Amino acid sequence: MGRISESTVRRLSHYYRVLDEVHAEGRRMISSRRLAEREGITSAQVRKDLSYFGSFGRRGLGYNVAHLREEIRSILGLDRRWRVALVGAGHIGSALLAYRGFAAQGFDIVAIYDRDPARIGQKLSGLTVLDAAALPAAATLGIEIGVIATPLKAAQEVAEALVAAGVRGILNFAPRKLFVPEGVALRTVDMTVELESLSFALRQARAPRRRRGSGPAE
Amino acid sequence: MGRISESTVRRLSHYYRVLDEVHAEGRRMISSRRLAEREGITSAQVRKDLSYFGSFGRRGLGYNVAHLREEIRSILGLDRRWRVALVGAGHIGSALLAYRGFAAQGFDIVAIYDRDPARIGQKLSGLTVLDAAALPAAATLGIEIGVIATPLKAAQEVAEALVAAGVRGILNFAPRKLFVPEGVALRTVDMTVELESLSFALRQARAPRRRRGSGPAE
DNA sequence: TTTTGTGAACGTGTTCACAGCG
DNA sequence: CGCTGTGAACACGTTCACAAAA
Repeated sequence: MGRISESTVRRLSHYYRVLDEVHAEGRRMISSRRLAEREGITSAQVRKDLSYFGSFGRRGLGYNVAHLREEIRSILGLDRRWRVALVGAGHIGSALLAYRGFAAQGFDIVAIYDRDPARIGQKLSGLTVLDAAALPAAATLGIEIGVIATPLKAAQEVAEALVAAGVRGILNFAPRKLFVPEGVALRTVDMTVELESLSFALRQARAPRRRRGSGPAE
Repeated sequence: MGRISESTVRRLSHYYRVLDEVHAEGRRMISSRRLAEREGITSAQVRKDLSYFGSFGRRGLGYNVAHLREEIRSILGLDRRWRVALVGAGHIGSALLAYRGFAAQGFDIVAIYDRDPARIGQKLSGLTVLDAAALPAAATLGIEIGVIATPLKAAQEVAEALVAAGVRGILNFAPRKLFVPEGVALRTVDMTVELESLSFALRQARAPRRRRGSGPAE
């Protein structure tokens, strides 16, 4: 399969969610146009995205909802379960642990780590918080994905420990660019960037035109 | 000012963070190459991004750290404070409320809403949880940004209530595409999409080649 | 010599538009 | 006729490469 763009993969997730809903509504078929409308994109985009993986539709009819849903499920690797370790038992870590949606999509949090002695040994959502120093032993747990919900300063170090423990994918919530070896997939969720991007957009809306700020350096 | 791409704005946030660090380290000047290295991108990208807003550097010398930091701060609209309302006092909502980073960047959460009677009236991080039915009154609070941390089903409805209350920017944590009127900025943080994108990447890594799944429709 | 600022070249993702099939 | 699948056209973001300035 050729190189698939990150945007295509993200849209696939969205299609999957829409198909879930449409399936629950009892509809049997759906056209690329309808699917596109629910996502606010063009129908050509939907067809192009799907075409990278095969021909799932019937000309004149559209796509079979249940079938396409299963195809995307398999493409996204959701037809199996993934073993996830969470590092950081603070506010965000606890919130992620309590969020039922992960398990529902096939992501099982099987271990949680923290460095704070006050947190180690505590029970959170049925899991005992382990000492982050024990991260190397995560290899024996068969962890495939690591979630980093630590403070900024610890993030890079934790990423390296996770990689050393054999993790092949990392979801990072710390507001910093992490460096990981090639072959390890990294996704970052940075709420600060999102807020600042909003603030930029709002500022533009109020004061639309402005040009060449120039000004002194040094 | 011409249309600025979303990616440029996001990188600006990253530059800002790097400049903070470099500033704290006491360095006076920084070159586009150094700035780029810290973010894992090319120096041309840094210079191009900055050039959309002005000429902040000195040839042969680089950029004055403190000055560039202030310029970006102003570009991103971080030279003022923003009034934020949080809707949803569940796990994610509470975690966001407790996160000190928002206030540090100029985003003040001044109200929190929920629909659950068990939560209304509770104190969370010094704020009393208000009834979501009172959202229209948020207009009198001068709220500019709304953060949606509700369950999936309520998200679109809440978005509309926020817009009606005069909010011009929305940060959405619900895993769904929201529809908002033109002129309202929307950013979505969808952890499910990130995880599924990871799962796709890992699946690819194991079983690289595969082609044309074809198969029956209907 | 170092490093910026930027037009031009390049590459990649999106949209168009239509042939092909049901 | 309706709708998919896809090459071609297009738009847009990134990288190159170099003139200009310190």
